[in-house]
Amino acid sequence: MSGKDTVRGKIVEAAKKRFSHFGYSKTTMAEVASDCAMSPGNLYRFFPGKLDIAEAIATEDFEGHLDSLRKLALAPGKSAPQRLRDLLFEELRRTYHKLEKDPRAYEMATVIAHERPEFANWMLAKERTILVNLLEDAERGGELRCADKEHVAEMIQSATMKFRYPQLWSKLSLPALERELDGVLKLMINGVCPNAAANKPAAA
Amino acid sequence: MSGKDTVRGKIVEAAKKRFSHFGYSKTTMAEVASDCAMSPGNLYRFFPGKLDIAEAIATEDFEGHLDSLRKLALAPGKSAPQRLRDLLFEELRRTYHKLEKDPRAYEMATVIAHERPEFANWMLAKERTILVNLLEDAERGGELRCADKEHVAEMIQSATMKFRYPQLWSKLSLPALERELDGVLKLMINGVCPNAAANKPAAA
DNA sequence: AGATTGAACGATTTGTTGAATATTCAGAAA
DNA sequence: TTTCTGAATATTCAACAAATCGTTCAATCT
Repeated sequence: MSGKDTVRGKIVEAAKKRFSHFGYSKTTMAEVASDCAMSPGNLYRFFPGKLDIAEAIATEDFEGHLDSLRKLALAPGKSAPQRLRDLLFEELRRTYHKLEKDPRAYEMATVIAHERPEFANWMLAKERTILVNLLEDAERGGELRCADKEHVAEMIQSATMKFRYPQLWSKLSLPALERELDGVLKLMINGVCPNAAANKPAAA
Repeated sequence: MSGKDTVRGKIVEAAKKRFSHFGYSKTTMAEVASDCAMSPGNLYRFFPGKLDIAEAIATEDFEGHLDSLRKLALAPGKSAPQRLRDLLFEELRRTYHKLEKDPRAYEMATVIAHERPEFANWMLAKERTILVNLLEDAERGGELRCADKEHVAEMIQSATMKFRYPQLWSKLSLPALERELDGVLKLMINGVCPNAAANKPAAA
């Protein structure tokens, strides 16, 4: 936690409770302020606006998520493909469960994504550095070798984009999504056909 | 064309003109009916509702698109990866240009996608059979060999999902999108690293 | 001074009403 | 009978008013 004893931290905690109980749009700045025993106006000494409080909450939450991704990315005793798999599965499960059993959090994510598109890019970029770390580690271990890891990481994110956007999940269950992600991963790791021997156009 | 001389065809033609001139929501059933010199009520003998007229137009249009995809998928004198690339690029360009210079058609696509989710699935399935054809042809030509082509086609679609949904394109230009699609394709065709020699877990 | 307040302001949302429009159907026309 | 009509009905939309809420800031407190 960034600091529950600071004023800013108190505000974030109060807002977190309200947002997860009643939803983002149904909680007012006045309510959050009163929970902190202060006036609405005073909130603005700590945050530019309501959305920024939500962003702070989301950032804190995402930071924790990043921690578990980092652990998975560098877990000892596992092959690089396996770690990549674990990482992307964790990502999928997190998104799925947020949608399933925490519609409030999902509302917040939606509002932020809509109002602050750069936030989604920031998250992708953060996650990408973890992917790059994984690729670098895999290269050190002799598991693979590729020139531009930043680029490869970006392409992995691009190819798995579907699993980050519940709107694209047309009613699919989590197991179904996992099977699909598994298939995409196999495609990425092995290429279209593991047994293919024929023409490989030079990688640009 | 399904038949410009049939009554149904006349309705589709009239609606197409209206929809592309003024947009789907701004054209009324009464107008379409009057263009066909008939009463509003009579439209319902040929279509269950307004949306179904839009769907008929979209279907007709998509059928044409499928034709050009089929040509690209089986174009002689080109490698399978090249044909796959051509096909997916064509798909991307079509979507992009619809968004760019044909906001009316884009409105229709949005309404249909929202109101008739199964239509999008139908389009994906149609396109998938073309991908399967391409894979089968590639196998005949000895370019690749894989067990479940239907499955591989599904995974290709999954990995390129981003390029079908403009909402995910955060302001990217067409060339930028093309570069990205190119990267994803290379990943799928060659695997994460073309030079990788190490562990390949058995494909399930 | 710096921190805090709470009333005032403007933007957004909500509720409501009337008009516009999709859809239906009893009957007319063929 | 089959095809079509057009007025009747149900739904959706747009515009306006009222209320709510995010945000600001001059005044107050410490």
